[in-house]
Amino acid sequence: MELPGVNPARQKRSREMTEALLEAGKRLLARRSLAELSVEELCASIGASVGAFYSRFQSKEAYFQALQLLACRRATEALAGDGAPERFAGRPLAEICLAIAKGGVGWMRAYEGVARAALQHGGTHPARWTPFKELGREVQERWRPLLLARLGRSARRRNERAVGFAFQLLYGTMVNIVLNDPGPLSLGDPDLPEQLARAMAAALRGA
Amino acid sequence: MELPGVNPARQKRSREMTEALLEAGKRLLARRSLAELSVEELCASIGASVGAFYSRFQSKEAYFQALQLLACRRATEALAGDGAPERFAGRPLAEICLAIAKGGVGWMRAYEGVARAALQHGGTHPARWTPFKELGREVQERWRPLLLARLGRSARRRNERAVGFAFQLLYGTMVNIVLNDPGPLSLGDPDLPEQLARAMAAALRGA
DNA sequence: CAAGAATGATAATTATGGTTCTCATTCTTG
DNA sequence: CAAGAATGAGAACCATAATTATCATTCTTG
Repeated sequence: MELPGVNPARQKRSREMTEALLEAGKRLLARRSLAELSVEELCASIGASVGAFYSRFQSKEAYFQALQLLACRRATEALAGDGAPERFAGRPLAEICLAIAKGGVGWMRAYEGVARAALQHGGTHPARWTPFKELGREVQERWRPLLLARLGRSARRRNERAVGFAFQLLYGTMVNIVLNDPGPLSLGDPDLPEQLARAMAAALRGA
Repeated sequence: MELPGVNPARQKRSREMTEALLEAGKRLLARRSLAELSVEELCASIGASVGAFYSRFQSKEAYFQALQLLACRRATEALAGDGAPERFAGRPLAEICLAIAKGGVGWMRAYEGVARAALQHGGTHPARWTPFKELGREVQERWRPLLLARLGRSARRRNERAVGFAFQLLYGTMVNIVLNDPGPLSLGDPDLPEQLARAMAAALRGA
C-alpha cells in the first residue's frame, strides 16, 4: 500500500508502527477534532515518539490524508463486493433504497471519527474533504442506473435530479448526525437505515 | 443589548465599533472558518486595533458567542412575528412544511457564515454549538402541535417521532449544504425550500 | 473648561504545537 | 559478523496567533 506523503517503511517494526499510528488516529478522532489531536498525544498513545512519526509521515496533514484514503478504499472495495449495486437490479425501489442506506450508515459507523474530522473543515479546507466527496459521487453514480430504472421512462431529466436530491437527503442527515448528533435518531440507532431509506424512496417517488 | 463576555460600551464611538466588529465577523466568516479568521485581520478589516477588540470582548470565543447569540435572537423574533406557526393553523400539511422550510432556509441564507463557523466544531466543542441546537429545538417545538394536528389522532408516539425525524432531514440537509455544498441543490437555489418541504411532508405522511 | 474615566494604538508576552535536528540504536545483508 | 542503511528518542526550533501591558488620546460631566 503506497500512500502519498507517506514514506514507505522497509523494516517490520516500522510497518507495525505505521499501522498502529493509523489505527490510533481512527480511534482517537472519535473524541477530538484533528486540530485537537496533537502529534505528540497521538504518538504517546501508542508509545511512539514524535521523531518516529515524522520519519514516516511527511506532515500531520499527510497523515490525515492517508487515514482518509484508507477509509475511502474500504468503501470502494465494498462497492465492488458485497454491497455491489448490481446485486439489486430489478428489486423494488424500497429495497434498493434500504441497501443504499444500510451501506452508508454502516460505513459511517466504522469510520465515524475520520469522517467527522474530514467534514469539520470541508468547506474551508477543500483538499481535506475531496476524497470523501469523491467517494460520495462514486457511490451515487453506481446506484443511479438502478434507481432510474425504477422511476419510469418519462421525465428523465427530472428523475436524475430527484436521485441527486435523494442522496443529498441521505448524506446531509448522516453528516449532521456525525457532526452534531441532534437526534432523535443517532448513528447507532437500529432504525436509522430504514428511516433514511423511507425518506429517499419518498423523495424519489414524489419527483 | 447585554451579551455575556462583552463589556458594555459607554461611549458612542465604541458602540459603533462593537457593532462594526460584529458585522465584519458575519461578513468575513462567509469565506473563512473561525480559526482562520484572526483577531488581527478582523480588526484590520474595519480599521480598528487589536487592543480595541479586547477592550470590548473578553476573548475571541466570547466574541463569537455574541455573534451567534445575535443570529439566534433574530430567529426567535421571527418565530414570534411574521413566521409565527400559529398563522398556519388549519392549513394543509404541505403548506405548513413549506413555511417551515422557507423559514429555515431564509435564516441560513442570512447567517450562513456564523452558522458554518458554529457547526464546524459542534461535536467537539459543545459550547460553541449550544445556542444553535437550542434554537433548532425551539423551532421544532413551536411547529410540532400544528404538524401533529395534521397527522391523525392515532399512534401519537409514532407521530411525534416522525416529526422529529422530519426536522432531522431538514436540518441535516441544510447543515450539509452550508458546510460542504455537495449539490445538486445549493443554499441559493430557489427550489430548495420546496424540495425540502416535500421531503418533510413525505416523511410525515409515511410514518 | 479641567479632571478623571473610557478608549484605542502599538508592541511585548505567551502558549501551543507542528516541524526539524542530532545522534544513539537497531536492522539488513553480503 | 561487520558496514552501512533505516529507524527512533528527545530536545530544539519556529511560526502563528491569542492575549496582555503601556501609555497617549478622546469623551464625559460637573
